[in-house]
Amino acid sequence: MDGGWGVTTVAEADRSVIPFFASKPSVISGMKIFPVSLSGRRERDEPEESGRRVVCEVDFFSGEREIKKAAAAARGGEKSGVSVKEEVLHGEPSKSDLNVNTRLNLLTANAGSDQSTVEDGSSLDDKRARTSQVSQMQMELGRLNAENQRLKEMLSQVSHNYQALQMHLIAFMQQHQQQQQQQQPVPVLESAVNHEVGGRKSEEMVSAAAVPRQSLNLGPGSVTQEQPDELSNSSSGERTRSGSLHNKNNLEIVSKRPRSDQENSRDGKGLVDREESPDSETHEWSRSSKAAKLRDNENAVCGAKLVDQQATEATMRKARVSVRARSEAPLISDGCQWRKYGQKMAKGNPCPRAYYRCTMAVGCPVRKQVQRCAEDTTILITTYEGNHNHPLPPAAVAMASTTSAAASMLLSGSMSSTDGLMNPNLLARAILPPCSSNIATISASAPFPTITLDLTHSPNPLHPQRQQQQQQQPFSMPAANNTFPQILGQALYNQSRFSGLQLSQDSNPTSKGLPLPIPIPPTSLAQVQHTSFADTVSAATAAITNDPNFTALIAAAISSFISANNKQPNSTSSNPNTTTQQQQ
DNA sequence: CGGCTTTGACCTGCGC
DNA sequence: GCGCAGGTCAAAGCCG
Repeated sequence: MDGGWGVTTVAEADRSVIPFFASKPSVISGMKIFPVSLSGRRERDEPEESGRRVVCEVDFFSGEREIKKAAAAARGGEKSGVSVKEEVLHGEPSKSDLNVNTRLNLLTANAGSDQSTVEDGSSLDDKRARTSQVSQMQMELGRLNAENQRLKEMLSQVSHNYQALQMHLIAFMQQHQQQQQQQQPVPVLESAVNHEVGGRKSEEMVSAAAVPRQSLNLGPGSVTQEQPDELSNSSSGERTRSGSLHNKNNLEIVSKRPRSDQENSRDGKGLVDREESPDSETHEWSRSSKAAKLRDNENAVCGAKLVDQQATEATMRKARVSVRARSEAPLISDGCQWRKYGQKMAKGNPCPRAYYRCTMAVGCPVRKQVQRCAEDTTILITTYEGNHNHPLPPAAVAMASTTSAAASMLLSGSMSSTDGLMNPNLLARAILPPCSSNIATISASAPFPTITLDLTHSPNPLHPQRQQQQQQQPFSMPAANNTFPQILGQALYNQSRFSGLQLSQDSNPTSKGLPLPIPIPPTSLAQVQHTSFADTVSAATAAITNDPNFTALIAAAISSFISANNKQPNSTSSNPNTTTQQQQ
């Protein structure tokens, strides 16, 4: 006959830990430890046995030491900071009821901290050992349940915030588009340019300014000016290339731009190409530079916004997504049309590096580099840079989404870190859980931040969990504010178009309330899944960038970041299982 | 003949 | 200032 003693910890600080003791009563040394509510009452499994019951109200975080105190208090009538209640139940107390201290210490011993305090007879050792294991398992289970509950609450809140953010984002983008359409400063820009370059032929300006643009960007140094004579005296003066004089004017404007953009408009041909393509980035640079000079005279506030936007896009342009995959083919079939424009021998690699430019639209800024790995020539390293400014065929959406979303992951984190709001290490940890470190890596080193997706180690690219872990996208709302609309805009756009590849989206309760993904037609799916390697890329891309449970992904990233920052002593949120739980 | 590739030259940034 | 490496251009050649 077991006694009626109920020895219970009461989690006053955190009710979520209640499941630790809210399970079935634990039988320890012939007595039961059963759950008690916050008030100190047992919630269920009230034993029918009669006798005295001692309820020790111990703060959850006090640990076993406080339980010992409670035991001592129960024995000696002391309180010692631990509330001990003693209730007299009906019936005769059993043998085990007589030694509260023993039982409490036994609980402590079962926790593995103090075996020497166990005072019961040796005949109960085996039973104690088994009970100890059960107790530990219950403790672990309870801890996990508590963590899960806490994460669910956090996830719910983050989901709500995300939906609000998404609405703001959509509204912002719509407003932004309207502003772009309304603020096409064609005459003003043209006049400003003519004034700037001193009678420069304006036909290109007209064609440039007359075409609607998606965004108006300003070069970081667009307002800076260099002396034309200095440029004229440069080595380029000896060049015989057509348009060199023309180019000097352009250089005058864009000379302080990032190198990657300067290169695009170094010579006349490049300039003409850009200006023939209203959506081209350099074209935007050129016009933006003119607008920047106009800004100084007209609207500083608007100019500041433009500068931010420009910086965002410039950074976006620099961000790179590298894909490593085994392929015997010289190129991976990513669905886009590419034109090779150069080839170089890279240092330290016997294989040449080829440079390709997207030719699906005139002036598309997307470029890629293809090079075989020096260590393993069967591995093809394809590095993408930039975002497409044109509609993509279904087969190309995959990789485009990869570059866009991965770059957004990268940039949102890097932007945050530059503001001191996110530690790069935390970023890497949040984006890439330890279990996925062999799939994706981030290189924030100069010159360009690069995220590398290694598809060579993934025998089953459709494994959902592993890939979803790559999608964790931490971002700091204030810091990523400037970057987020543009980057996430395209990412969401691509997501909505590509989300049909998601294999399972019903398992996540957090997806409720999200906009329904737009499934792509089966024919498109067939195209995406055309070749074996395209399968790999598409599957990886689908998992990496286009999860309909985007909310959960962002939530996971945020929670990871928060948990990493909180650094709670007993916190288990940094456990990789956290992500798994949230993504389930 | 148009589009694409090849390839040498050029430009720029960076380190010394 | 110089050299190196990365990136780009464009003329020339190739191909369907």
